[in-house]
Amino acid sequence: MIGLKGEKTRRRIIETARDLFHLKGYMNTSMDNIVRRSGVTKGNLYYYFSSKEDLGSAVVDHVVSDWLSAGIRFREKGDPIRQILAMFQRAEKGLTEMECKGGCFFGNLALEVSDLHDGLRRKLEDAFLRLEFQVKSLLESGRQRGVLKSTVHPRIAASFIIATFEGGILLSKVKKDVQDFRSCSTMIREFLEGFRA
Amino acid sequence: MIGLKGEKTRRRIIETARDLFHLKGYMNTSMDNIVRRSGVTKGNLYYYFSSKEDLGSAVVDHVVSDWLSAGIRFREKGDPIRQILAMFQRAEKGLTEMECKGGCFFGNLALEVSDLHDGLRRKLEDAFLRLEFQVKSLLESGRQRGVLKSTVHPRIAASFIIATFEGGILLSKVKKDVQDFRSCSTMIREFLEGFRA
DNA sequence: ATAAATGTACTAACCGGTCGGTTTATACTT
DNA sequence: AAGTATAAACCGACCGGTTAGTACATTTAT
Repeated sequence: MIGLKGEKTRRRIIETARDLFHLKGYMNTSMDNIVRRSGVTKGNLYYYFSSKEDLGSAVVDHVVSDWLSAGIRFREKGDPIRQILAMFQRAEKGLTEMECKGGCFFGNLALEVSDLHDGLRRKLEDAFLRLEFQVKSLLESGRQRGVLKSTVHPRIAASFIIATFEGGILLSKVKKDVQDFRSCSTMIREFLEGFRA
Repeated sequence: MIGLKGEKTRRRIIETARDLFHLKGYMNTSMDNIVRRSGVTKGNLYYYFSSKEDLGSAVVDHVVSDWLSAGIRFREKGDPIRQILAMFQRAEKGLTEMECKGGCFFGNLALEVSDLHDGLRRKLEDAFLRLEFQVKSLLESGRQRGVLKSTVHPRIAASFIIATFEGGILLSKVKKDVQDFRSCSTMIREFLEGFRA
């Protein structure tokens, strides 16, 4: 039972920072914001994280691991097209519930910090690579099982699907209207159905 | 010849701010950054712009007008698919030249400030609406002239194309690799060619 | 002369981060 | 079990520097 209390504090800091980074952005969130909102004192925060960037890095790790464990879980045996569309539907639901505020944690951070902090950029790149790999695997599996035509190019299609996903969220966030994301969902469905064997 | 000198100063401020906002982000660019880089003094800057948000608003207007006058100009008579792909090729060239730094001015700002400053958000929404309208018109015209099948849905397809465009830039920016944007370009071509009559 | 344009010095609040010190929990000794 | 050593966890005042924005004098053009 070593460090049980400390682990709780650490989590509290990370989750508070995650929410603020997501909703207000990285640059627009100060360490004092995180201190006030979390109730953890500043000295304590810096006991766990050596800098804002270090905290940012831990937050990205946390969101990735949350996402891998509880979030998008593709089953290679299922219908790949249905599963990809389910990913879009989940996002559309979240977007609607949040009234198009916040958007995608990874997408937001990617555009904000990619040119500013290379360490964070690499973490985010890794997160996108994981997602792309999962979508690619899904398409490859579908092709091997004969569910999808052999003309589908898994790697390229996976990039394309995720780009459309992120771009759709971007448009919906700036317009405060899910319609654009829905259009992306519709077009991706049409696109993918064209590959069904 | 009223305000000739002043107009030059105003332009200098706007263009400096535009470059800094684009490359470093809105929040990460201070008024002092703009003052130092432009050579204009602070009092003079605030003579032309009442606040940072006011300046941001003027910068967005400036980039939109630049873009409308010299940038993407679609001709309704030409091949719609070729013209859309040309837009992607221009962006790919820019992305390559900039080594995937910066990305899309509008996309960056959209994600950064949409939930923070509603005035700016509306300006950015307007910019995207203009672009969507142009792409939609292009597709409509192609359909009416019989170049595109009647199954194409101009409004939905336009949203989709721009979302993929923005998402592709996002992925390339975070990965520092144009490959993802190229994949989007390839897939959009494949998608659009499917609509050729 | 007079109004537009520019320069300089300043503010109060906030920024990321540090500091010396206190409290609390565990480990070891007797 | 009681006392003690040690380290993990926590506190909040404080630091130099930066933030957006202001006050007001001065210069320049008409």
